[in-house]
Amino acid sequence: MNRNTAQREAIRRSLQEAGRPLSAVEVLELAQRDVPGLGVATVYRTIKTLIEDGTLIAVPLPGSSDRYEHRDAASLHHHHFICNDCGRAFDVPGCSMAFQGMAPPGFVVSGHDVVLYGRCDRCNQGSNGS
Amino acid sequence: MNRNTAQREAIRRSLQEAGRPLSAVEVLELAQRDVPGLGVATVYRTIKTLIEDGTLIAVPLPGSSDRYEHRDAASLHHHHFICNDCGRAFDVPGCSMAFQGMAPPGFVVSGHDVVLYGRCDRCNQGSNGS
DNA sequence: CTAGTTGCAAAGCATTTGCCTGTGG
DNA sequence: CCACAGGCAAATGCTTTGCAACTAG
Repeated sequence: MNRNTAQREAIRRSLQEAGRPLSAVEVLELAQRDVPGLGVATVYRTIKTLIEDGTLIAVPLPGSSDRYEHRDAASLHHHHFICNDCGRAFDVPGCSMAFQGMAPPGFVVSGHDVVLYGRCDRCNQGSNGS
Repeated sequence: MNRNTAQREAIRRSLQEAGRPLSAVEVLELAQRDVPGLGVATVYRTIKTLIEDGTLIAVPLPGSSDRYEHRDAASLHHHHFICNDCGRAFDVPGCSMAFQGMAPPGFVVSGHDVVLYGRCDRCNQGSNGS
């Protein structure tokens, strides 16, 4: 189990070099630069393996498919930013919010997720209004 | 367009009386108490119609399917709570957080979502630990 | 009457799995 | 060598759509 194949190499590299959470399709497209014949199934299977490894974690987002990022990049408490223009996800480090008091009586809060929406740096560069 | 049928009546009532965002399946099950033969397709179609009406809004949540709630219930800025036990979603009114500064330079934040996780009042009643 | 509605079944879409060929070690 | 890995295609699960029968107004 866990051989070193060109496919896995390419998938690991893509996620590593991206520096942000990637969707399965994003991983596929990036990794296909190294291994053109790469299939989706392999991407999904490899991602699943890497999650079981503890190498990756899944990042579920509202209204779009899961993203994946390296566990160590995710080790500090952080949240995510989604660009309304290009749809890419980014990490947002830190979060010093007190959510415990927000829930109604009788409800116990044990965790939270924050998702910011807006425009990423790249999409802001191109056009400044519209 | 927009007739008054028993099915729509039942679907509207279910969402209204629930007082919390419902998934399509939850709507189906509740509405089937009034209209046993009700099919899923009708639920999805009616929900879509009600969203276009402006009666309902869709509530996308990370890692689970969309919930739906009345627009007026959603008119005030609010967020959602998901019970880890029963999976039901609830509204959490209010939110006075400053997220604008959290994003990296070059990123413009125009909105945000907060999802709280934990245990709802009903699930807390039954068992207090475990 | 007749256009909007419905239930059923088939179609989509993203993700998963089966199966058989290919290959790392 | 040979069990793991990969590609293809079929299967899944949830949502949408096509279609013929049904019904509100």
